[in-house]
Amino acid sequence: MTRPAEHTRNLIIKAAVSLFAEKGFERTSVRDIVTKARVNQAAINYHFKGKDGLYSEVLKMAFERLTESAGVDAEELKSLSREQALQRFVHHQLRPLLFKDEMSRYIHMFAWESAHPSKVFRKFIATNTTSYLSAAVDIVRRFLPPNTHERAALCVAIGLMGQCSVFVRNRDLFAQDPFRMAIDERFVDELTDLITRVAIGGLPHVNGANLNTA
Amino acid sequence: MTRPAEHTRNLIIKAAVSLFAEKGFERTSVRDIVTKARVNQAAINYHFKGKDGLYSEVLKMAFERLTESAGVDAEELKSLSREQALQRFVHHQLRPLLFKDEMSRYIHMFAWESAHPSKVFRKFIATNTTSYLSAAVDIVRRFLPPNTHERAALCVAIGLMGQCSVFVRNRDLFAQDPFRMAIDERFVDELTDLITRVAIGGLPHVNGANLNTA
DNA sequence: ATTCAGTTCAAACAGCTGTTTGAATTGGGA
DNA sequence: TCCCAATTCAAACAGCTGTTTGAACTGAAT
Repeated sequence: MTRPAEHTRNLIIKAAVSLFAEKGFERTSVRDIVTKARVNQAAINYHFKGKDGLYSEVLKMAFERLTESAGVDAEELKSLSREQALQRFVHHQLRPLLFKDEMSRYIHMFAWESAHPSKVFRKFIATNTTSYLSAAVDIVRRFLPPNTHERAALCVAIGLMGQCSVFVRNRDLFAQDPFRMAIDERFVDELTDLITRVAIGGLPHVNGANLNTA
Repeated sequence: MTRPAEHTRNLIIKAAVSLFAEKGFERTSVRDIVTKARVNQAAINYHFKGKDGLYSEVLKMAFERLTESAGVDAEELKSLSREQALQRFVHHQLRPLLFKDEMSRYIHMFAWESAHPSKVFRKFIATNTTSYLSAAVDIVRRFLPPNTHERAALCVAIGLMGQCSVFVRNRDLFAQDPFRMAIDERFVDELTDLITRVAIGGLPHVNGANLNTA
């Protein structure tokens, strides 16, 4: 494989990440991608054997980057107090509201997936048993009563992430007319504080007997 | 307007509600709808002047039914204790997990919209200043410190609904392999209890000074 | 210089989308 | 009975989608 090939591959992936994050997988056409990447129409099929293949690659990359990323790094989080760990996790979930770095784009992509799981994503999640949720489960566990069932902890973690992602997904809607929220760094910080406070106050009240179904 | 016209209108709306709830607006084609409704291709454009017009009609209907529905009926909720009101509201949000009645389909539709706000929905929400969220805000207010800013109460309400809708949207995903949740009435009851407990414990800890930005 | 796999490219493909057309049918009012 | 507007219908339309084609180009190895 020669150099220029690698080059256009990277161009495509970069453009794809950006567009998938912005509009989601289904609303992004291959023509959008090749235009943004300044690459030929057929390049995607040549290099990734199809739009699905490209998405698969992008998801894999995003997933790897995210799980090994600082915001949900298991070791670092364990060195923090549980309150700090939770705060950092929530903030990490909300940061995409600001559209900034690469990680934010990845989280944005997963937010779209959480809304409309695609065929590709379903397969992908099925082969990744080490779930993206495990970090969240570890964090909430530190607040839950010790006898809390694993299934209940999982649901709490899902709820926490849902609480964050609803803002990320609807960013534009809430910025609009009936709500007019000014979504800047201050807003994100305060929203982080809000969600964190509610969680800290609420999680210890989970009944350990909940959701102990097989 | 003669009788048969009204008849096919109803056939179309019924089929559309069902399909929009199941797959969302964008993933449902007009051919899907006319096939299910056993109606001619052009009927949608004749009666609703387009797919968007039909969706607009369906959203309007769903919205009216929902806001006046028992689950979020303002008066009834006020007659309950705040814990009971919250519990009922959460359960109402989670009920679509069971796919059952008409209301569940409507809530399902709004869950899709919350994920992927369509053009039609954006216009729709913009002209409905009496927001769907007001009921939720009223409920959470009863738990929040009295000096809590309106903006903060709104965010808490959004978070609460996000916490519920993440389960509704990802129903199929969580029923699948890595999670294998058996989503039956017992599960919904216990999840309702879980989310309600966390909220009851957490909401009083909201800092009244949060999110007081204009 | 020649070869040839790797890579790019413009063009076309088949399939789906929402919408429009114009003729056929319907059914109540004159 | 005739009329005529309202409604239904099969067919076609234009536009988008992801993918394929086959020729042109590239650049290192022979």
